[in-house]
Amino acid sequence: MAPPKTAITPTRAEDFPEWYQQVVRAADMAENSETRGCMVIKPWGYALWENIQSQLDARFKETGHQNAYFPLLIPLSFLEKEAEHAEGFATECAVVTHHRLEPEKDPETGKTRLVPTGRLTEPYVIRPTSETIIGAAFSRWVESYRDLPLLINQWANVMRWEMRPRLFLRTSEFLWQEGHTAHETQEEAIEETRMIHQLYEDFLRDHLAIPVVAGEKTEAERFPGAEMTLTVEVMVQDKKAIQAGTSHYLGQNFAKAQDITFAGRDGNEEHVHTTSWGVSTRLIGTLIMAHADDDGLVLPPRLAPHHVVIIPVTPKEETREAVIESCHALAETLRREQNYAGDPIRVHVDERDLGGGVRKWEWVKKGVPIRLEIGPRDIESRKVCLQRRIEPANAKEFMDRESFIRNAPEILADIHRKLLDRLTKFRDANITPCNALPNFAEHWSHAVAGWLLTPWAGSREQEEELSKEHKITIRCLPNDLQDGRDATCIVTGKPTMCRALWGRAY
RNA sequence: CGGGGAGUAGCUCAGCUUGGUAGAGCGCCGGCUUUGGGAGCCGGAAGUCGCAGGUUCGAAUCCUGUCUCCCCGACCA
Repeated sequence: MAPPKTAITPTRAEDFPEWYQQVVRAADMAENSETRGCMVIKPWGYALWENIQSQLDARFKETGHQNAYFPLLIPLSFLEKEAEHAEGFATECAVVTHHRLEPEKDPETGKTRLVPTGRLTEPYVIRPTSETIIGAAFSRWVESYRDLPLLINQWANVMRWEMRPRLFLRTSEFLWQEGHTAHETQEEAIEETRMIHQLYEDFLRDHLAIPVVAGEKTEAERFPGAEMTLTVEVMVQDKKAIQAGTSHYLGQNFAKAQDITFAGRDGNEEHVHTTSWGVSTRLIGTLIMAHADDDGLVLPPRLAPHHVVIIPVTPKEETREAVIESCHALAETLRREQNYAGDPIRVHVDERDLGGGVRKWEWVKKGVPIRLEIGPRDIESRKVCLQRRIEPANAKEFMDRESFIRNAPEILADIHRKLLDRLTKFRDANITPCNALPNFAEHWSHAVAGWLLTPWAGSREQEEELSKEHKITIRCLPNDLQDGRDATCIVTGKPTMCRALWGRAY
């Protein structure tokens, strides 16, 4: 049977959502579990998360944050404290109501079942986010302006009982980091929110090779309880938007609800200003939808668990040992002598006793940036057969072994640049200014539609009406796409300098 | 919560209308041949057909109940 033309069926063009699922499966990153809406993250997917985690964590530490850990279970009453927040999360909370199980024999079947007993006097909510329980700790920890700012981050799992789960993009349980900070003044808190916003933008660009549109959410799209929500929005290959990271200025809303006060410089009691911000395992879904192709995952080099996979080609038994030995020697040299983005080159030698094609395609589907095939002929000529994931799967380049060792970091850097460049061009080509309502409506009648940038002075109600009608949202009021000139708002007809970016979203 | 669909081998599914020994492909295990290309041939293991009840000599198949999952809406990092 002839092998399929692409490693993934269907292709992106044929059925994008199904393609996505197949990429996850082909790369062996995760699978659905027996627990509704929850996924099992497999080693290849988790290794990616670990790289995201350690690289982001380093940036948080550099900017003065410390990690801590708070309980998974939140007393129900805590969630009730901030009204908007309570309302925002009420419909998606899993609740713990009992604390023991009693074996009980079913009189009909004779089987023993475990029945929850021991009802809790106050139920617990499995955290959908931790503002409230961290706020409670902050109220104990903060006494004086000298205790501020308080800069805390936690790496944790959270649970939101989603109606429509999708691996990595939307699961009932997901992994994330949530930063929570408290500040003496509004200015400081807003500065923190903006700094993290910028940090997320930089991180996506420099580590995931993903360009974003950074901006502010409208009131309708804001985090429940926030005064201001900043977001980084990613356009993925079907031109939909993914909200990849948000940072919120919470004002004094939570401080007042939770009594987080301090003695100010003038001796008066004041409420702190808080922020919160997070990115999640959704980044992995974003990365797939942004970079993967019809042959599977394509990893940005900084996050790839292996930068280079060496596939020893051993057609003859008598040269087998020498080939494998030579591959390991090359791997050692690369690890010892070269760095990429501050880390030693991560090299893996795949010496499994499988056909060359089988191994090659496995690493293609897993998205490894560089594959090297090395056989007896290459050893003799001191060359490597170099294949880059961003090139077609059958593209080969023979390079001197020494010059590969010397150039490996630059090849990885080049791959990163090309990924970023490709996606930047795609994004820019699919953001269109739109100044009139009829054009606006026509645009959204297409199944696949890029984003529209419109002059905007509408109300929350007008925004929600348009959103509902076209199944779109204002992704953000972009920071950098404001031209500073007056134009006519598409719904109100009023002159406005504000530009809103609309799109369909995941 | 509304509207559709499906539960049979590890995975994807056929079989059910018309009741009569449990099937295929992929994967897995073993052997041989291959190994610069996702290989071939031969052999093998694997399922109380979601669960409970009913009809029947006999139920994956018919009937009743029940649970779960998937898809389309509403919610959403």
